[in-house]
Amino acid sequence: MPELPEVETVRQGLLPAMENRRISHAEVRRPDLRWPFPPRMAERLTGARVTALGRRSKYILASLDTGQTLLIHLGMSGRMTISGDAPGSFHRDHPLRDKHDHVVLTMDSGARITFNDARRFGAMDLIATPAVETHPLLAKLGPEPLGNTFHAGVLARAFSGKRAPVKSALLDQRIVAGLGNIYVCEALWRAGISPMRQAGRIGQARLETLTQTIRDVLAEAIEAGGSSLRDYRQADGELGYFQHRFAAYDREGQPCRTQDCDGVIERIVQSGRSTFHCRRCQR
DNA sequence: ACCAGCTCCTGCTTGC
DNA sequence: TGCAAGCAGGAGCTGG
Repeated sequence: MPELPEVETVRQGLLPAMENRRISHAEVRRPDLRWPFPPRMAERLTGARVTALGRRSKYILASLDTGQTLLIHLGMSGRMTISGDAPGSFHRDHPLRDKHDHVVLTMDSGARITFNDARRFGAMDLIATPAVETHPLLAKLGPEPLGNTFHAGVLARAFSGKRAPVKSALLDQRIVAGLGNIYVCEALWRAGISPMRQAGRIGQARLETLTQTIRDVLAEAIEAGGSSLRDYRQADGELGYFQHRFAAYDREGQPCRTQDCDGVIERIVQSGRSTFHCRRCQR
């Protein structure tokens, strides 16, 4: 499911169709996803103009001229795609509805934005804009990994004394926001750090390296339009391409790509999640 | 406080 | 074109 690069790619794809556009019609086709939708969501969205389309961690935030902000989370299988009579449309010739099309926003341009989520782990909420930062889903998030407030000192402080494996620590959204299973595996491989290593036992120099590999892998993935494994699509329906550049994730049994390393990528399970790593060059 | 495991849901892949 | 088990990118909750 969508991690930070996928959500950012979707946001960028939605931007021309949504920003400074008015929602002329909102259709909400079921009462809930992971949680119930906020009361009267369709009515509250209808007529609102989207003044900005932002992102925090894996959440898309649409600021509305009604003083509210629409929070969108794609969960594991959520898609936001554009269709209808608009540039960048997805399936312009196949406007048929899917049974997992849960919310459809029709913009004043004629573009339709469809939220499709087979597994329904996604979520939407409407928040008074001044209260966005204190929303329960956002309040405890750590720094944005591509922002200025993320640096090795942040990791050093957060990891200090931590006995949990660094893999688990990086998945903790309170430490750094937006990483998921794929990009944690990739960043640790690039940094040459074992996913099993206790977070509190990584030296300063290696934390500097890790900070940089996290930034690099996320930026490259955004550049490639994200990673499409199963459900993920960009807003225009295109696949992402970063999966072709995975060095660790989903490469069990394949040769490690580190220069001069003759190791093999192994799959282990940590906290119930697959981890892919090379035990020879990740220490 | 910390951490591992379970859970929500559907659908795809794998093994019989 | 059968069936059941296992697995999947998130993240809140429970209980040790």
